[in-house]
Amino acid sequence: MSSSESVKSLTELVQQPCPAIETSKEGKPPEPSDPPTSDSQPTTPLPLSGHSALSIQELVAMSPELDTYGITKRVKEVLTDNNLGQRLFGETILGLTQGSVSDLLARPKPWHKLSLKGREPFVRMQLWLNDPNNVEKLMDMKRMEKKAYMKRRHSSVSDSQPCEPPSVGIDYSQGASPQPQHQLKKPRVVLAPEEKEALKRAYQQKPYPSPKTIEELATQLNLKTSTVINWFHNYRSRIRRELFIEEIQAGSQGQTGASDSPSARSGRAAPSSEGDSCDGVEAADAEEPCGPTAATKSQGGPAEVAAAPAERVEAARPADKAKAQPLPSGTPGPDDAEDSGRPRPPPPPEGPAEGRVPVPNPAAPAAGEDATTSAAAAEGHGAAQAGAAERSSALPSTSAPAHAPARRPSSLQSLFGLPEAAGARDSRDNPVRKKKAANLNSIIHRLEKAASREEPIEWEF
DNA sequence: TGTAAGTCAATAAC
DNA sequence: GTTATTGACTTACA
Repeated sequence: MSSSESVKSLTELVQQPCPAIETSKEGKPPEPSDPPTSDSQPTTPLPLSGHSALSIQELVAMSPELDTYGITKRVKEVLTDNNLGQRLFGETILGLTQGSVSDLLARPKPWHKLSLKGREPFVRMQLWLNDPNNVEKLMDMKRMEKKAYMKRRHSSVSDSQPCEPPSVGIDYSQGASPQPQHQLKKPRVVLAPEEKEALKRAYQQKPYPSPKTIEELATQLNLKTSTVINWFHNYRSRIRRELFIEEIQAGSQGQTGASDSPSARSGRAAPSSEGDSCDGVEAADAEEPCGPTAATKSQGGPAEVAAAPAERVEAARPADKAKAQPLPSGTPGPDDAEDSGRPRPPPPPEGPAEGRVPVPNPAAPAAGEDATTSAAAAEGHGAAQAGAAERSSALPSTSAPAHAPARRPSSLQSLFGLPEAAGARDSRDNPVRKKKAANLNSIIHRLEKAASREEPIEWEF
């Protein structure tokens, strides 16, 4: 019963995806003075047209599994084709800032990896895509914004009137108020390449450093501990995301048959990460599939060595590597023992393969022909992907959130208009995935074996 | 208390 | 001017 009703309101919703947003914009002059963004943020609920309309959260909860990759892809296309910017789209449709939109579009996480909140933007995007009129509306908005901007410029030029900045906010944040809030704002910390490199090395050795290690790192690099902590948080999470997109891409390639080569299209996602990402998140990881573990550690050594593969790229950059003295490869070493013994909660649920084992680089094996290494490398890769694959296949409907009630019927699907969802599903039967899953099993096996025998420190399960 | 997830916002890159 | 990157912050959770 309620279901049909909800579907009804959902349908309405689709018809007028974000009326309120628009109204809010149109109702008053398009003056972002009161960041519509931020106010739609906290209370998230999409300012839907009153009555029975479901809140975005409800929608999210009811939503069938969406193909985040497909959605973002389409959004990117639409935005590009219509020359719409991420900022406008983000602020008006998603209630997010440009940077977040960029990130979201470039590195969407798979649906099943998203929290309810994380799914929200995707549902919004889907709804937005569903109604072609929305593009028009957004374009109108763009025009209006432009008009308003011109107006402002005019009035401020011809009218050197005092009504200047007050409202429009946009670029004043910085320019207009030179040194108003007496440095309330902390200057943004920008890590030097050498510092990043050092941190990466430390990460390779210990993705989850102990407070002590962190402190040491901070001291050696002359950074605040909070900066180091933040760096590790960010790095881990970004690496995870790179993994996700790999998973997605692998999946889509496996099924759709490369025809569409998303990676190629989105241009940067894969390639950039693969190659250039020198700082790139996964470069660092990419390198040691089985990471720090097999390769690095076996050297007994110095991260210098370990850093090799991934860092290669980067190495070319900082000419003054010598200066990179900061993290004497051994840095984290000192309290290694201590750390290893630490009672740390088992990291990412995804298991060792993910948290610990950096993103594998398919090309890796080429380097060393060492059986172990290449095997490890291969495994690493498999592990990551297969891990992911397995994960998804392991969660048949689990992928749908626990709260996502027994999958809504097709009505909902049509609401969200997703052919992709189905596609995503079949990708699970995909032989490639099966293979990966099998591969993963064997990897896990081996790792466990290794774990029980030696390198207790490295292999944390 | 530590971690993950999600985001903001400054700023670098194009 | 737009997009990408990334350090910092907030929130939720175990």
